[in-house]
Amino acid sequence: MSTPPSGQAPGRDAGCGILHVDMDAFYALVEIRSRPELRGHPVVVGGGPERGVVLSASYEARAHGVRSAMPSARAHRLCPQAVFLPPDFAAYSEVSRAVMEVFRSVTPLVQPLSLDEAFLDVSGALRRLGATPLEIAASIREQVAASQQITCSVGIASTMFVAKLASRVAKPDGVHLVPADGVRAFLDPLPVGALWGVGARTEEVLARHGIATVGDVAAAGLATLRRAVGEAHAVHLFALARGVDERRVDPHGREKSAGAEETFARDLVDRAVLRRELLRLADRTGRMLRRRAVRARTVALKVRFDDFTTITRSRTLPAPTDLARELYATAGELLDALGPIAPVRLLGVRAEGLVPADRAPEQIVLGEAEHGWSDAERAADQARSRFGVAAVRPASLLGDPDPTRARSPVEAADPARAGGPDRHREHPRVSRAASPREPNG
DNA sequence: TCTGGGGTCCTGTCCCTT
DNA sequence: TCTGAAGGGACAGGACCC
Repeated sequence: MSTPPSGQAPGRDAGCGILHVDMDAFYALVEIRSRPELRGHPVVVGGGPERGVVLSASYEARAHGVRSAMPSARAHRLCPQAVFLPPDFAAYSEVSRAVMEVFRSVTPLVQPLSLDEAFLDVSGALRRLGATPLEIAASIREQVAASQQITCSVGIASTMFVAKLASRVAKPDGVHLVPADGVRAFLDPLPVGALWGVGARTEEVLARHGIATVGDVAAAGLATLRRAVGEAHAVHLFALARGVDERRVDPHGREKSAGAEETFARDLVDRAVLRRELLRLADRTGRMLRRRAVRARTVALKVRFDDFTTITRSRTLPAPTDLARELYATAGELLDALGPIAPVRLLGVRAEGLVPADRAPEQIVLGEAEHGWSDAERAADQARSRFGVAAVRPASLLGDPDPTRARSPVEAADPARAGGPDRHREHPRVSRAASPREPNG
C-alpha cells in the first residue's frame, strides 16, 4: 500500500525525525467509506448551494476544478454531477480518534493540528522500533489504510515546517522526504505563499518588494522584511525561509479559546431572533468549556453584517466562567451595546483567556443561589451525554426542531424576509464609526 | 466568485495606574 | 493638586491556518 519515494536512497532520512501526516480528502473519503457506491464518483462535502463553502472534495471532484474553501455555488457550477453531502463531524471525529491512536502506537509525541493531520516526533522511537523514518511512515500508512480504509500522505524532515511542506508534495497517497542537507534546495524555489503565515495579503506586500519565492525571502535580509511586514512577522519568515524552525512537537498543547459561530441561511434582523441564536451559541460554547474542563475570563461577540463587514466586541468577566447563562448574558449586553444594526449574516460567541476549571476562582452568579446554575448546567450535560444533544435545551429554544441548526430562523420569525412582498429594514444601518471605541481604532 | 467554522497570533489604540 | 511619561491590560480588528 505504501508508495516508496522514488529516487530516495536508504539512509537519506538520517536526522529526519519529524513526520507530518495529512489525511487525503479526509471528509470526502470518510463519506465514501460509508457509501461504497460513491467510490470513483466526484463527492463534495460542504454547505448547500445557497450559502457555504466546500469543506472537502474527492480527487474526482478536484479533477473538475473543485477545491476546498471554494463557494459551494461555484462548485455546483463546475461539477454539477458531483454528489454534495452535508458534513458529519461526529463520524470524522471518530475516524480521527482511531487514526491518532495509530500514531500514538508509534510515538507518544503526537501533536494533532486538526481532525485530519498531526505532527509526530519519531526521533526517540527509531531505536526502539528498529526502523528508519521512511519505514515508520510506510507502516503508519499501511495501518491507517487497513483499519480505516482511507489514505494519507506523509512528509518527513528535520523540522515541523519542512515536514508539513513535504506532505503537501507527497499528496495524494504518498511519502516525501526532505533530507537534512537538502532543505534549502527544497525551499528556495517554492512560492513565498508556501511559508507559514503568508496569505494573499502578505504575498501582495512582499511582491511589491520584489519577493516572490522562499529563496527571495532568505536573500532579502531582515531589514527589508521588517520594512515590508513588521518586526514579528519578519523574524518569523526569515527563519522559516532559511529552514530554521525551533518548534518541538508538543503533545500537550493547550487551547486558548473556544467558541461557536453560525452563518444563517438568510440574514437576521429581528432582535428577538438574534437573541435566541445567541443563546443557542452560548449554550454550545458553555458545553465545550465544561467538556474541556476550562473556564473563560473573556467573552467575545462576533457579528458579520450583510455586506460582510465583521466586528468583534469583548468583555472580561470579574471571574472565569463555563456557564452558558453567563456567556449569554455578557454576549447579549455586547450585542445590545451595538445599538441599531444592519442585517446579520453571522453571529458568534467565543470564550477566551481559558484557565483550567480546577484552578479558576469559584464562580458566583449574581442573584442566584451559589452553585445553582452551575449544578443545573452540569446536570444537563449528563442528560445530553445519555440521551443526546436534543434532550435538554434552554426553555426559550423549546419549539426549535433542531437545536444544532438546519433551519432558517428568519423564515419563522420574520416572514417579510422570507419572501413577503413588503420587506423593510427595521434597523437603519449605522456607520461603524458610531459604535463604541470605534472612532479612533 | 462571493466568501464556513474553529482556531491562533499580531498590531494598534485606549485607558488606567504608577 | 496637576501634569507628563511609561508600562501594562483590555479591547478591536486583521491576517492567517486547516
